[in-house]
Amino acid sequence: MTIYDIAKMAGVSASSVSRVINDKPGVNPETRRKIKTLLEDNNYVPNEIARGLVSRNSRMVGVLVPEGYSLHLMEGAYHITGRLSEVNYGTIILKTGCSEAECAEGIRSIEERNVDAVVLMGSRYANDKVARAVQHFMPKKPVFLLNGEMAGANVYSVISDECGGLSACVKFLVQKGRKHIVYISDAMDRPSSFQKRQGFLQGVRETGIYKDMADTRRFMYEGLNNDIDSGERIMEQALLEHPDTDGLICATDMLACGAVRVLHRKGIRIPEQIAVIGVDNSSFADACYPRLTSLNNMILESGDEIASKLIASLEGHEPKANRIMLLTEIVERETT
Amino acid sequence: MTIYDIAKMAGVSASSVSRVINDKPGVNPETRRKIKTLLEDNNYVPNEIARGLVSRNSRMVGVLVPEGYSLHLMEGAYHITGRLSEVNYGTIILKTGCSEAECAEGIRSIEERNVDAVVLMGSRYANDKVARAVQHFMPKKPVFLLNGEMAGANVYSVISDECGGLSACVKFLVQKGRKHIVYISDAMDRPSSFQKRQGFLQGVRETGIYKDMADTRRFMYEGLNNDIDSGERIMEQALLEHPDTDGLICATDMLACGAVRVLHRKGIRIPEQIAVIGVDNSSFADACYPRLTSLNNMILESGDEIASKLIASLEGHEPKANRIMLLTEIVERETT
DNA sequence: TTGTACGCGTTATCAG
DNA sequence: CTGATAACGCGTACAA
Repeated sequence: MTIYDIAKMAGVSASSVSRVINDKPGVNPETRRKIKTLLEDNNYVPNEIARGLVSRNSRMVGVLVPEGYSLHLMEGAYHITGRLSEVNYGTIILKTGCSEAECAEGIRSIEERNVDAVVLMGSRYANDKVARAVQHFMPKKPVFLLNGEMAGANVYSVISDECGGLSACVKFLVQKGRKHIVYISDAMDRPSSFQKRQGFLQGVRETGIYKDMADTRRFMYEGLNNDIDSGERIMEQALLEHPDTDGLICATDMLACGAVRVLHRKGIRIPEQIAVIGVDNSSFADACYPRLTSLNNMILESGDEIASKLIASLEGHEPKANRIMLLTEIVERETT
Repeated sequence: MTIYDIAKMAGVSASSVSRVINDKPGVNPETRRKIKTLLEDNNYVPNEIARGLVSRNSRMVGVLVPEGYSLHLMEGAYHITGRLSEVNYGTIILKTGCSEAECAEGIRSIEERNVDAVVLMGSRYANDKVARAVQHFMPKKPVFLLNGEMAGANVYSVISDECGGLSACVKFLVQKGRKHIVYISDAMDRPSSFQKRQGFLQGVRETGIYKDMADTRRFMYEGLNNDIDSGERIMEQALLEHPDTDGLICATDMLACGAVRVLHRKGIRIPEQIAVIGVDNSSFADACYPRLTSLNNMILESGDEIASKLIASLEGHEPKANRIMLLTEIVERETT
């Protein structure tokens, strides 16, 4: 059902139908009414695609999400989708592989869809290959990067101070009198993980709980996956090597859930014997027993910030700043 | 950068460029090479939108997800997105309101995007208004409904036997010697919730643990939201009214997480004093302490089934059956 | 107030 | 092997 079909039925030209559809003036009220009912009766739906071809904008935003179990990130994407839906923008979600090449390919791939703007979910996209792909394939299109930094005049980054946050976590535990703090990192293949690690190191340095880097290293563990099982396995290992652990910082809430489980099993009281902090402030922090104290790294808030900037940008108001940093904060619950 | 630009640079016609782009025969190898490098050098990306205009298909699938905190559903959508990405199909996610009218409006809205097929995530879409919208706006387009049934020759439903599953949960607990089983329902505004409720009633009837409907009703509670807090509040209430409760079935894992928290607080041993079963078999079942026994209602598997059928359908193989039911199963962990 | 003609970027058809 | 032309569905000058 096209405007031509309707036009034929109404005995008018397609232009008139177009005018009616878009509420433009210059149509006889009588004709307008006639066309309108015809439109209704035939369940006519305009083809936004064809529209976009002529108006040169598609009312679509591309959102790239890396594959793998990063439910929290997906929650953020979902949130952005909601905001865009409100202003009648569609969201094309593209799940990309995790390698730099696959991420870059995602840029090319989404460009095919002629989207008006692009959102990159997560620090995984913050690398040179992706930056080059952006400059190649969409040098003028607004690109928003969540939780990472990227060069480019058209790239807007919203990052969260995870480094400072992790450092604050260490200080927080030290203030509570903890002396033997273990850090369980998530898989180190993203800038975000690196930032968190740096933050932990900084916190250790500033509080002076360990005497040197070599000493500190002994208290740092790395998970392969960011899931509960992984947290469990590492905690077992950590307790074996450091029976006197009295503080624990996990790079994700999921890892913390696993770690907490081990503590329960061993009859270790939380937080009396070991205090625990996670990162993400996700639903898992709430599902954990006891409720998990967690560093809010502002993923959802960043998404919201991006959505706002995105919508403004789509309406012609270019963001003034290319980089925004959201400060993190510790949300204290029952494990500290 | 269009094929015309490239054509001009190569000193050929757009047709030849098109042939090269689509790997079609009938181009002089020499010319082909020349065009190919030109394409590369200029970072040419074909406009899938314009392509779709002529080929009358957009290589896009619309996925409707209801707003509200249904993380598990979103996980399913994410999964489908991944499957579609593999075969180079884009996914347009549209978050719709929860009312029937808003759901139906979603159908119209997604049709504007000219998608090749539509997926409706969740039983919320299984209502007459949506069914009518489908028949109005996309009577010939393949529509897949997850966890619900809908009339229409072009509608394919993948439902899970939640009714049978809930009934099985009751029997499962009764077999373990439980006599006072409480049921905490999620918000009753979806067919799925109704199914689960029916299943509980059926289980009660078949095991004969309660003498009549009025008696049974006393053990049934309803949550306003499907979150942890809600589970907590209801459990408090239930324990007050039924101190002798020895079995608990929660309509979602989230509710169960909240309920379990209350049991911990009151020093009630799980599963010795009260056995607990959730529904969804989600990450929250794993995050719960103790690990939550949960009815796998096959949301993820349904999504996978839909993805397969969808891809096949897009390639011209229409599904043979309009309705498929996936049987649910209890995944036993530590709370029973 | 209405209709004609053209362009958006691409593919397909057909003639050369 | 190559190129001109029409068509996809719509919006928009411009002409009537």
